[in-house]
Amino acid sequence: MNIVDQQRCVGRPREFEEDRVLDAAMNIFWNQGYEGTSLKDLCSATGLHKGSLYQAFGDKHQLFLKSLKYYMEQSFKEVAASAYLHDSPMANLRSLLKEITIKCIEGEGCMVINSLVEMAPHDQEVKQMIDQSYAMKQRFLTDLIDRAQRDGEITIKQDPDRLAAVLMVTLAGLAATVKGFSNTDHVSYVLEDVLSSWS
Amino acid sequence: MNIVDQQRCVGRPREFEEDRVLDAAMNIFWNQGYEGTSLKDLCSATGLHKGSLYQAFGDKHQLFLKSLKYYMEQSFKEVAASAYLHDSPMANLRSLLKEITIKCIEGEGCMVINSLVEMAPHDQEVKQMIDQSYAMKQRFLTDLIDRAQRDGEITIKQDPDRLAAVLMVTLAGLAATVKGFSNTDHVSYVLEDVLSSWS
DNA sequence: TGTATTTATGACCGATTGGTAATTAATAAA
DNA sequence: TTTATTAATTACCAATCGGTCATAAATACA
Repeated sequence: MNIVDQQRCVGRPREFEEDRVLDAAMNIFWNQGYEGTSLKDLCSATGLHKGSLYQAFGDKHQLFLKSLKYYMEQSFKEVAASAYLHDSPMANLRSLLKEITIKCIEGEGCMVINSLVEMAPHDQEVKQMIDQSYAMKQRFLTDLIDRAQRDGEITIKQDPDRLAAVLMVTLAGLAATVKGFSNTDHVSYVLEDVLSSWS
Repeated sequence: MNIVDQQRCVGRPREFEEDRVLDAAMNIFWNQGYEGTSLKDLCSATGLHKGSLYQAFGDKHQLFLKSLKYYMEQSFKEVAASAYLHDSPMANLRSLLKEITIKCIEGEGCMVINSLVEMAPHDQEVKQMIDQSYAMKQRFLTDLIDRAQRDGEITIKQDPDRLAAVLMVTLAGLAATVKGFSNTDHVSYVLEDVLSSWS
């Protein structure tokens, strides 16, 4: 009856940590795509046999959805912190975009954008998940931009929502573009350049 | 021996036009991706049996490369004309970007960006093709921007090459973003907004 | 020591995958 | 009319696909 300590204690115990498996699945979906990843790939990436995979996470599509959700949570956590480092909204916006750019280059793209391009038009569930995270991120940016405008750090007269839309599209473009270039120098300044054209 | 009239005239004549087949293949690759398109899909899209498909275009990968090349040629033709409508470089730039935006929304994305995201990291041939067209397009934009700057229509002091890079990334972002939204109003102003922040 | 319950494993499934090869059909040239 | 050549069609192939199921193993509880 102990609600807090409700660990699963009946039957054979699991030999894997759920998050480790999700992380492995996420990584292989991230760089091979959904169609490009077979169950065999998933098994060798996670170390689980397909039987276990199905029992624990459902079929390939469900596993993908869970991996994508995991990616969204992790990547947002990793990056959002850099929007609270400074006092000035503009400085926070800058460091946030810088951080996103770095992560994007390191990871050779973004799983959300990959999934958007590959799946969103034909997969309602993926589309919905991306829609939600997109809206949330855009609000996040709108808020920063709005405050930067009030503080006079952004002088351009333009609806913060539209400026945020510009950033969102540029970020999507960044995630797509890095997949084609070994030398990412050109692309790493793009977000800075956009920002600097606003003041 | 007639070099000009060198039509294939030995053996059974073909019952299809090569470009019609390429167009059909292009369209299905365009909206299903490479891995997401099976030979069966290609056969029903083109109306050819796989034997004929192989004989005429090689295997799936070769057919894809030819479809991508066809897409690049056609889409560039369709759009480039709008960069020569006016006298002012800025007006030409505007109408070019407007036209690209419209086509991108109509076509629910861009086959080059789709292929970049899905294939470029693991397919050297695709990557090279995209690299080339990317460089060409960027030069095209750089030239327009450079002239607009000289004419004083773009007042921002920034290397035309870097501004062109911003546009290229934004365009890539547009192509990715439209795949997730049924209502594309928000996104259709992004390129205008970027341009307007330059003057 | 059973018994119930959950997990791990691997054999197994039909369907589909990309790809080949043999056969038939249609044409031009001899 | 025969022959060479090319295209269309289809039967066929091994391999892989996503997915299921029966069985063995590991634990808690009675």
